Amino acid sequence: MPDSLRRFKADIFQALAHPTRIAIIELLEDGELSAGDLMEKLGMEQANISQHLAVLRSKQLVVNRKAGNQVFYSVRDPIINKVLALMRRYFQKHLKEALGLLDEMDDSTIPTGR
Amino acid sequence: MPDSLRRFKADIFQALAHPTRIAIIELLEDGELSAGDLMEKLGMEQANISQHLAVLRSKQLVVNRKAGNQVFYSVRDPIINKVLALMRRYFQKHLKEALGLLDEMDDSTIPTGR
DNA sequence: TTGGAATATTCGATCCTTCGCATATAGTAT
DNA sequence: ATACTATATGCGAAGGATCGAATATTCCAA
Repeated sequence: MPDSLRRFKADIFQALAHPTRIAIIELLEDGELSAGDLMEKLGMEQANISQHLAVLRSKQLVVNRKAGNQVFYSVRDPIINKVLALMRRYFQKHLKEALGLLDEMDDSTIPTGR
Repeated sequence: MPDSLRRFKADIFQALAHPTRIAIIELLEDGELSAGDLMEKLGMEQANISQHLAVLRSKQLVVNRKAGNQVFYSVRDPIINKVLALMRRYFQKHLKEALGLLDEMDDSTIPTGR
């Protein structure tokens, strides 16, 4: 396989390699949301969300639709959702080891007993 | 979903977000290979391969088995292969746009007509 | 136990990413 | 035109990733 294809894949993984961008994709799984909706649901700086959306746009993982004042985003291809679904399975399967990899877990997570 | 889980996923995507590491995972799809095998097949510096393997190990995407002098690597969970298989489908589906995203393509790639 | 082969680690230079802040653009309404 | 809301972009600082060169470790063989 040519290196250019690997770079293409690596770029897409790179685009997914940030917690905020994963959150965005997951929020968009149920349908489109405006940039403002995402900002509100994620509770982050407006510029920050917009920058992350720019990353996702630049790799064409999301598409946007302008409606008046607002810009609505949605995931371009459900394959990306499938990838995230696989990651969820992967996480469940390796929960114990995953816990070891994480620095901290918050309250909503299954307790480890330690 | 707690942020820690998103960080976990993001870390795994980050581990996959490099052409050399994608190449390693793909080479390992057919079975285990030694670090030296990978080095030879990829034609890269020994230290470089070893560093990339360290990244994959640290996220537990690969496991290793020592046999005398050598260390044999394999993909820990076939889910990761499924993820890469999905990415192949994604690439095929969006080949035209993907071409636009790539800076350059090498000879072995399907010609674009331009 | 000395040497050689296979692999891993450390170091430092360079580049890439991320963030907040400030500013710019675009659309809508008055 | 002016003002207001929604979104995007430019900038610079701080931290993270990547590479080659050098060095360390581990295992086996003589």
